[in-house]
Amino acid sequence: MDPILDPLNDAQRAAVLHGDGPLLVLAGAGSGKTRVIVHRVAHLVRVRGIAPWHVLCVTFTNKAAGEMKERLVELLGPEAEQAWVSTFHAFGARFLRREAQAAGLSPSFPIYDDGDQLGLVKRLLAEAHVDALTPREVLSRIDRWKNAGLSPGEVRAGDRDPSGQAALELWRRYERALGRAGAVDFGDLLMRPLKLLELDEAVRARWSGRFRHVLVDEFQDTSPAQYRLVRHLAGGRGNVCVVGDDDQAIYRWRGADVANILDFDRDFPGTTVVKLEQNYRSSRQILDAAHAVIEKAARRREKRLWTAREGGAPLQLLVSEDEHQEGERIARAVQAAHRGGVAWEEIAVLYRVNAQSRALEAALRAARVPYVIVRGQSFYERAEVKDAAAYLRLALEPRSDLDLLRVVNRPSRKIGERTVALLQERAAAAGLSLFESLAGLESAAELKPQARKALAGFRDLVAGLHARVGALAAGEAVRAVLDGTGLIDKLRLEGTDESVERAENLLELLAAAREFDEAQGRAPPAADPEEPVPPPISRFLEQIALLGEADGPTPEGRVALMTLHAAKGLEFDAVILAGMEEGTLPHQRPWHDDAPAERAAALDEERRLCYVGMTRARHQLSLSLARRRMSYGEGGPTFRSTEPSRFLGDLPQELFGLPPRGAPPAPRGPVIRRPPGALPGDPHVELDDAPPEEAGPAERSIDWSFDQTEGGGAFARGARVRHAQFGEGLVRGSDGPGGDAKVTVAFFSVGEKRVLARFLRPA
DNA sequence: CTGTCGGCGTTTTTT
DNA sequence: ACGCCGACAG
Repeated sequence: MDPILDPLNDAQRAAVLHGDGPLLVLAGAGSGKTRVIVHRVAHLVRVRGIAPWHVLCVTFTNKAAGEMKERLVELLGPEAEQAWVSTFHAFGARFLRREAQAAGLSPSFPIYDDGDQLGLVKRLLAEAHVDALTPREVLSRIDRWKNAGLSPGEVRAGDRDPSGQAALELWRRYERALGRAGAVDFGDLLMRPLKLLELDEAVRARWSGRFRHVLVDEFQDTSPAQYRLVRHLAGGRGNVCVVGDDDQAIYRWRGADVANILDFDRDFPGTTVVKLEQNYRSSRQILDAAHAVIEKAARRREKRLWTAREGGAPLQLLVSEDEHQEGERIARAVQAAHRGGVAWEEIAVLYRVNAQSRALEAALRAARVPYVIVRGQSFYERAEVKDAAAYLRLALEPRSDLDLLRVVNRPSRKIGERTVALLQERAAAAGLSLFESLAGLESAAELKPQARKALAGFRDLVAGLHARVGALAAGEAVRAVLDGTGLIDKLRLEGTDESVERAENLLELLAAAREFDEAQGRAPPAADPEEPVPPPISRFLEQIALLGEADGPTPEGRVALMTLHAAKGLEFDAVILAGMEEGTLPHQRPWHDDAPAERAAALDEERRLCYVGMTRARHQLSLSLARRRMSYGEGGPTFRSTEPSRFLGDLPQELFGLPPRGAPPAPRGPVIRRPPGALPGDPHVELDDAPPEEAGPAERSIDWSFDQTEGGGAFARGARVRHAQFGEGLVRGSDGPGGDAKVTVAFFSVGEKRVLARFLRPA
């Protein structure tokens, strides 16, 4: 019995056994791609005698990295801990800490996350008196440039339109500000290692031979900068194994380039390609549906997933009037699944934009369905937590102006706007960091003694922390900050519900830091003695900064709500896709106003997003849409009627468990008009509303089977109807010609019932 | 200098 | 509807 090779199918085994040289594994959803990477590493180590620390695996999320390492340890034992397994960004951070000197950084440099970057850009925009650009616009340009692997000098002429030029100017300022603070942003975690490898002979010599094998997961989502990094790290050996699925490329907007996977064999001649097409996750129905959507993508590598399983539950379509009703229906569908034996945590509700979560949340709460919103940073984005983190970063790196500005007056110590402005002025004039300028200001004649004293107090605080914090365990460092700054005491004094919660959050941060210390204590010593070990608190902060979407474990006993992007890589027994409407999925913004080629590419990405969502489901997939959707809240500025998503139109109706085409048509009479929201050729649509007195709250919907023939506007006598509870029946009569009319239906199971259905009035 | 109120913009996705 | 920012009063 061979634990490495036996559990694999032929294609997986081929990928694992592949010798040296480039390998591209095209791995469809649920085809076991993580398994291939893990087993390949195990094989390299166990059979081919490669030392684990000569193997580098990169993934996109910390969760994926963690899972990979865990499975590797299961297969290989503790020595697997010595393999390099991390996200691109975490790898970049580790690289830079090790090459801190060459990079001109302190080994405990702070990492500025998205919010920090935005704050910095905002400040720079104000200082430069630029108001033509929003901070977001500037940041997304900078981000795009960095993802493309460019330096300010390399920005192409095409980007030098007036606002591009302004953004470029700001980028230069931004880089100077980062440099002064000794800080690094997200993009730098990739860019700076890349530049070092490209430009610094000594660094290249140290790294290009380091990894015998490089394996990349989710390769379809790599940016050009990441791709270049991989090529450098692989050195000349070309032992690169990339695993990905062009159908699941959903990060184009972040600079990911599907071309990386589509053209991989061009950059690495002699690439072996292995396709993994057997799916172990989803039912046949779900795969067929997903395939129907993805096969219409304009640009993709042809492949088709198959499964050895037969059948499965039909797809479910939920049609609602608006987002509130959609929430209610989804809540009901979730409860039904749960009653049917699916654990709460095996159910997920997925949506395109975060804003959709509100209505869903409200409905789930009302229905007493336990849920969690899986969104990354929420905890570490809390203001009080960020304050504490800013103190910690400042303690490690007092030059970090951004952090200093954040906390000078937090908790309030009477250092106000004017004092801070003066400090900034002085610092700018002297070319020093704010912290360095603090001392000079303490004797400034412009300030009242009170303000001087406050500044001196603050400086002592930071200097004291600075002296201690590097030598402390993470937990002790957090404790020192909480005690020294009075952050927690101030909150406790307030005594409001909110301040109590905030204080608790700070204690939770402390607990997290202690847990981090414990985990570090358990980890085996670094394989590599030359690796400098930065202070624990610095690594804890790094972990916080890089912790991302969906990284936390999904808590037991709760339904997971998340964006489609966050759902990548996860799987659930039952999945509900909310907002299957034009404008929402596909989302309108990306493809509405651009050049045709751009639109097609953006629309393809929306299609892939839909595909990713559908393929998360193992057994039950429900698709939900609302016929109108309010944006900007109740009575808010806009209110949109929606069309069903074009992706629904790509689905064969049989997948909804309906009689296939050619089933006996409605006996006679005028034909029932298609309900709004129904698609041409799609007979199976749930509609509201039966009044509660006629059917209990759980049965407030009927499923119509209606004839495909167009025309007519009245409810048809004799038309076939299906009700969620009562099953099939025939329409006996109706009160009106379409619109909101009550219909009497003779059900085959329970006899006549009156139910209300709402149809579109004939045009 | 601090706290509150009212007006405004927001909504694509995130390491 | 909500969060953020600027204006104003204490």
